Amino acid sequence: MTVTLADVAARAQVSPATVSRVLNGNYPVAASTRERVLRAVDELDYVLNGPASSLAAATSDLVGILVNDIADPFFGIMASAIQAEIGGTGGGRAGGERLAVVCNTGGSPERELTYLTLLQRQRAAAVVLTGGAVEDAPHAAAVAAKLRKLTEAGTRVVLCGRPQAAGTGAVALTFDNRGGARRLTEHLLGLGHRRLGYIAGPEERTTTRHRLEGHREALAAAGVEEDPRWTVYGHYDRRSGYEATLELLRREPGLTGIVAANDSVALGACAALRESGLRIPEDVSVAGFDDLPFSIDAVPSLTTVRLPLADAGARAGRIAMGREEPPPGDIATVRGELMVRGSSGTPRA
Amino acid sequence: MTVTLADVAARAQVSPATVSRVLNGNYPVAASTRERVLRAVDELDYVLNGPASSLAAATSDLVGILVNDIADPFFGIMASAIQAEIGGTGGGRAGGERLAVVCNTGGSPERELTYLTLLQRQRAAAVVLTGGAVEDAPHAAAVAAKLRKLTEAGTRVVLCGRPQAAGTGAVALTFDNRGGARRLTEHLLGLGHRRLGYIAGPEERTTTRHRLEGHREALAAAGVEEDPRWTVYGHYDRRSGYEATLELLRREPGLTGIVAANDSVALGACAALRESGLRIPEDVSVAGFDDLPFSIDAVPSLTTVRLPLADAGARAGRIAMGREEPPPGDIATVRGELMVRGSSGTPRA
DNA sequence: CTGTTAGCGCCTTCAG
DNA sequence: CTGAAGGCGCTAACAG
Repeated sequence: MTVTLADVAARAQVSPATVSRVLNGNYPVAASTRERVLRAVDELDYVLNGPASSLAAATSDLVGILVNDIADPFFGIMASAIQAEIGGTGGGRAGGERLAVVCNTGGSPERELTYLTLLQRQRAAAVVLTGGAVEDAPHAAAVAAKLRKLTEAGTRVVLCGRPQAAGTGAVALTFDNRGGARRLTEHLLGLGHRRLGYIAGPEERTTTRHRLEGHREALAAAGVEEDPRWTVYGHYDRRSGYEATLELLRREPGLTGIVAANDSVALGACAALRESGLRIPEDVSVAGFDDLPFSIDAVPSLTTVRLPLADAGARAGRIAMGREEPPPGDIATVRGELMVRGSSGTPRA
Repeated sequence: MTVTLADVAARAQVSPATVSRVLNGNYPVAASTRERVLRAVDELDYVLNGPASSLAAATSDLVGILVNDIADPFFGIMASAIQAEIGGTGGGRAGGERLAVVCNTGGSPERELTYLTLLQRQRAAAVVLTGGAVEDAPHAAAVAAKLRKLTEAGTRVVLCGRPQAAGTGAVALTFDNRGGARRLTEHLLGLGHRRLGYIAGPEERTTTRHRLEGHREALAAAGVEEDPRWTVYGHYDRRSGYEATLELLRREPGLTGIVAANDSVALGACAALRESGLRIPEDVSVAGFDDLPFSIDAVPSLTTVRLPLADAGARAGRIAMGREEPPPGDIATVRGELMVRGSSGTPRA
C-alpha cells in the first residue's frame, strides 16, 4: 500500500540500511549508490515514516514553540523569528528538516501543561516557551517539573521573554520589563506628570508584575505618592484598555497620564479618552509597551518601550537548535528601548 | 532508563495490552483495573511514547495548521480559532488529546511544500491550510498533488479562506473576497468617488486577484474609467501601504480615495496621507479589508470589510476533527460584511 | 473483560 | 563502503 524504505531499497538494488544512510546523510555512502537511491526515492515518491524513524532513533525532528496568544503580534513576531531559525534551514529533500511548530496555550496553565506533555510524548528535539509565566505556585512547580523532565530526556528548553525557571536546565532570554517600565514612567515624571493611572495585565503573570514594579520604582524614586486606586488590572488586549480607562477616569478625573501594560491596551485607552472628549497628549498622555508595528501608526503615535522581539526570537531559535552558545549562566537579559513619540507630552495645568 | 508501557503493566499487574486499552479508552476495561493502571501511571510518571504509538496505530494525533504569516493577526485569529476546536477538547490524562500545531510558511511556496511533506511524514491526522494560495502553476500543481496524497492516506484536509483545490479531496471554506471588494468599492462610488487608487497585495496570490477583481467589477458596473496607473502591487503590510500611497499620490495627486488590500496596508496609507498633509476623509477617503481588531481604533476608524475569521476558523477546525459535516460539494463560501466607518466620506470638490 | 502474539517501519550496532 | 539482524515501544487482532 504505502511505499516503505524496503521498497526503495529493492528498486535501487541496495539494502534498506543503505537507503537509511543516504536519507540521513550521517554515514559515508558512495556517490553512485547515493544517486541511485535518490532516484528510486523520487520515482517511488517515497516519504519517510516519521513515527517509525523517531521510534528507532529515539529522537524526533519536532520543535515546539509555546505562545500565550497567537492572535497577538507580540507572540506572532517572536514565533515567526524562532521558526525562521529552525524550520528555515536545510530545505533538503528527505532528511535534515525540522518541523518547527507553534502551540497556542491561550494563556491557560492547563493547556500549557498539556502541550508540554504532548511535546514530551513526541520526544520533541527542543521546546521554546515565550512570554510571561503564570505565577500560581502549584502550576509553576508543575511546569518546572515538566521542564526538568524534558531537559533530562535530552530536549533542549529555551525560555524567550520569560523568567528563568531555576534548576530545570532551561536557557532563558528574559526581557527587562522592570527596567523598561521604570524608564518609561521616569520619562512621564520628567515631563511633569504626577497623577498617573496604570492599566496592568492579568494579575498572576510575571510580565504584569515586573512592569508594574518598574512603574512603582520610578514613582518611589521620584517621591511621588501613589494612590492604589489608580491601578487597574485587566488583560493584554484593546478592550481591557478601553474599559479600564473609563474606570480610571471615573475614579480620578484629574489623571494627566495613563501607562498601559502593552500597546494594545494603550490603543484601547486612547479610544476611551477620545470618546470622553479628552485630547492626547494635551489633556492626557498615554504610553504603551512592546512597540508593535501598529503603534507608530496610532494618532498620535504611541510613546512606548521597544522590545527586540524578532532578535530575541531568532537567538532563542538558534540556541534551541544548538547553533549558538547559551549565554553564561544560561541566562541573558534583553533590554527594551524607550521610544518617545507623540502620545506623551507635558501635563495640562 | 525511560519508563515504558511494560513497566506500567508490571506495576499494575496486568498485561501491556490492558494498559494500552485504558490509556486509549477505546475498549471496555473493568473499573478497578483501570484505576490500578492509572495509579501505576501516576506513580511511575509514565508518558506515552508518541512515535511508537503512531507507528503501531498507523495514525498520529498531530494536526497541522499552515499560515502565510504568523505575525499577522489575520492568520493569528484564524489559527487561534482552529486550534481551540482541535487542541482544546479532552483535557484528559494520557490519551485523547490532539496536538494542534501551527506552521508558518512566511508566504514561501517552498516552505509550504516542505511543511506539507513534514506533516505527511508525521502521518498527521488533519491539515488546515489558511489564507490565499500562490497561483504559480507548477507550484499549485505540486501542492494539489501533495494534498491529494494526504487525503488518500486518510489525512483530512481543510482549506480555510482559500479557494478549493479541485480533485484533491479537500474541503474548502472560501472567503468571498471578490464580493466583499465589490461592495466596498460600490460604497465609495456611491459617495461620489471617481478617482480611486488601489493598493494590491502580492501579484501572484489568489486573495490579491479576487479582491482586485471585485474592485474592478464595481468600477465597470458603474461605468467608471480606470487608469491602470492607479493600481500598485505590494505586500500585505503597513509599509507597503505607506510606500504605495506616496507613489500613487505622485502619479495622480487628484485621487479622492484609496482602497487597500487589507487593513494593515490601509493603516500605512493613512500614515502616508497624513504626512503629505492630507486629511482623512475630507481630502482622501481610505478603505481596508478584513476588519482586524486595531482597525476600529484607527483615527478616523477604518471603513473595511469584516471577515468572520474566528467563525470560519472554528468551523474549519470542527470539520478537520470530523465533528461537523463538510458543506455540500465540500465547498462553502463565507461572505464579508461591509463596515462603513469614519475613514470614508464624500470626495472633495 | 483480559492475556498472547505478531508486527508497524526504521535505525544501528555488528560483520564483512 | 555495504549487508544482515535485532529491537525501539506500542497496538491490534486473536483467543480465552
